[in-house]
Amino acid sequence: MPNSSTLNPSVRWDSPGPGTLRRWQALIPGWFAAEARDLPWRRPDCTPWGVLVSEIMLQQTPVVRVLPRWEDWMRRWPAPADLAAAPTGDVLRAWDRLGYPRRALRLKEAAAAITARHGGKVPEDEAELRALPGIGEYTAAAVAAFAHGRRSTVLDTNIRRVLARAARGEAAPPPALSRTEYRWAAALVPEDEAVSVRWNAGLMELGALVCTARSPRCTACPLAADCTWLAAGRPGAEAPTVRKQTWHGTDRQLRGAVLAVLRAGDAAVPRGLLVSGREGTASVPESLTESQLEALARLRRLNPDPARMDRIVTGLIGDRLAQENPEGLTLPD
DNA sequence: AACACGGGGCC
DNA sequence: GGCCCAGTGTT
Repeated sequence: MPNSSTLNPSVRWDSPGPGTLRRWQALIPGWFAAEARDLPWRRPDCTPWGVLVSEIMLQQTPVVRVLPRWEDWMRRWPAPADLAAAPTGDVLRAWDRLGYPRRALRLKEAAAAITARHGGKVPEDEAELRALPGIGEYTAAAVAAFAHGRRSTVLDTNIRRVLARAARGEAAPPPALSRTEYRWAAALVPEDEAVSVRWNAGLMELGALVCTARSPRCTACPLAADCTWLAAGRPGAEAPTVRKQTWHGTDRQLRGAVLAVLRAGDAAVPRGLLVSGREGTASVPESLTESQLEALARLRRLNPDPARMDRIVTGLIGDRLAQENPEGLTLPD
């Protein structure tokens, strides 16, 4: 059964009363200080660059999968200038299977911009952060808070869910973040800067560890006594079924398979493959090995529609290759 | 506002 | 097999 926010788009944006809010503003930061996971990007010696890298990697990606990639990444490219100077092929390989590899390409672009425009230092200002490739509203707020200790309104899927439940009694926030929801959440952030950072971090951690989407552990929640959703009997705990993008048989699935082949290359050779989406292209400085060509040929045989395979491969190994390598790339049949 | 974009793990 | 995960950029 769909929850009420699905049935009725007009959500009540009631704020908790002053007393309740004041209590939460003490409970959440306190809970974070006591219960937070010891993650490397939260250590005091972590640089703003390290925090930025973690935020990009954590977009749509669980912490456990990010941890090893982050460690390798920071060892290899400890400062923005290091990544900016790295070959794109190395960058994509180090990204490994984190998913959404365009994030890696944008992170390299952001590193270049930080090096060129900001003297190699990660900006503190949200608008300046927001201007970097791959950094949107969430990441700008998160870096301002967690890298620089600034007060900001961090709104990710975790925080939106915790606030929706505790303050409004909804099982889940509306599908899209509106300006109304943003302003509503911004009004809850504690005024004190240091407290605000732990407020943001604490709500996020609460959503990740306790107030989870699937099976919330309300008995472990510091807000249990005040939670509107829990008091109402956790209505809508059964997740409403939303329409999902199909996967099997789509171009996207095939693109993933081709990308896996491209990632597998080890020998660095002169010029470039191109990885492209509808947003444009970026070069990957390496060429194909024999085994990669064989793997692509295998994919081509498995795929009943050769034209589709061509479209995918041409999308990934695109036009710019023709400029850089006039002979182009010939795939075996 | 709706889509496209990876990949893996969980129920 | 569908959902979820520290979202962003394009249409």
